[in-house]
Amino acid sequence: MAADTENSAHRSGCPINLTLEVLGDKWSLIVVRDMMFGNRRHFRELLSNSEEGIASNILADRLRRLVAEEVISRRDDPSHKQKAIYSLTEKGIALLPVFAMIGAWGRKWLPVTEELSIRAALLEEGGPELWREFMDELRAEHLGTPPAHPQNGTGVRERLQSAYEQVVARREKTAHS
Amino acid sequence: MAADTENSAHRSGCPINLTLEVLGDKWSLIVVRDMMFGNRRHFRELLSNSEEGIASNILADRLRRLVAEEVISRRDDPSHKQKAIYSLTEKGIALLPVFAMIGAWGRKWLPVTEELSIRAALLEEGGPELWREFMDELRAEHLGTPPAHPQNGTGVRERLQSAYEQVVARREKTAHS
DNA sequence: TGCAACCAGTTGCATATTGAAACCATGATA
DNA sequence: TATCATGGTTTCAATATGCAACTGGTTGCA
Repeated sequence: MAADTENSAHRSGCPINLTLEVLGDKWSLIVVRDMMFGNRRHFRELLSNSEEGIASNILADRLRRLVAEEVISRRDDPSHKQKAIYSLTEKGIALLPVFAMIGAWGRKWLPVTEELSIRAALLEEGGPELWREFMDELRAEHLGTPPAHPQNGTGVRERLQSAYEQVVARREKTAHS
Repeated sequence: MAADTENSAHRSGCPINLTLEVLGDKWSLIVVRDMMFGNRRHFRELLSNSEEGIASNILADRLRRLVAEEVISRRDDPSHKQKAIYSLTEKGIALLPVFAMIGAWGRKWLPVTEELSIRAALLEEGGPELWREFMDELRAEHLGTPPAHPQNGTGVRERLQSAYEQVVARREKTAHS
């Protein structure tokens, strides 16, 4: 019989299935999303600033699993003895196109709010070129890799963020109760 | 306060989050995958021919949910009184690029088997053009839409399937215990 | 007509996961 | 010295999953 090259038992060797075994739950991708697009790197940031309100035990569990799967990594913050810094690995950064596609699908087919889907819209519009730029930026931030293609103006995340803030500002302005 | 335009309570209006609320579990995408790439249209086909071995109660629950979310639809088989036919909706067919990206990620970063990842490889190689062709084919099969761009030779699924079978055949041939 | 196989699920039950809230030990800060 | 921020853990009820047996019916065939 052909022995699995991995130690653990998988349901099948299908890439879709294996991805679901790693990320197929309601929270794992939320955590990665917040690290990637919200630049949350500490436990408390991920816990408190989350739109969806993850519970601390679930967050701790997901961080542990994602570290075990090497989608993210954990290291101590040298400036603060019990502060931990979570970073995306290359494997985690490689999820960006997946987020772009999921975001595009959700934006088209589900009842999204405008302010929370503007990032997905820009990411879809920008296409693979923008994704590469953002991934490069993420490598610099999370892996300490010097950017391969030097960035000209502001970073991608910053642009996404300010687009979000513009929508919020416009919405607040036109909202008269 | 701004009232949600939808009836149910969502964790947030973020497209990533909403997609996870619909598809964020270990089985939903497996079911859609088997309908899309394996052309399984009946309960028993999905139950028995699955690589991963889904349980019948879980399958029934997921089919119910996916129908409720309008990712798939259900109708009676006119040729057989208690046979049900499940079809992808346009919303379901629109998941193809998501599968392509997830498949590409899984293939690159997880311990996939060659025969079960050949489809993902071809789908990645073919790019958006091939995806469109396949989606067109799926529309014809699942929605009864006449193909917008007439297909020349064999269908995409058929090509993916025969590539899979070639890998299996080669593997069996070279396998001497 | 009768019978076996097929069909889409349901039911019951043990176990695993989730979610909410309180709690904790340590280290930094005033 | 007191207070607060830190990354979590603990507890317990509610929910979801997984497994196997079962149901009520239909169909094809002898």
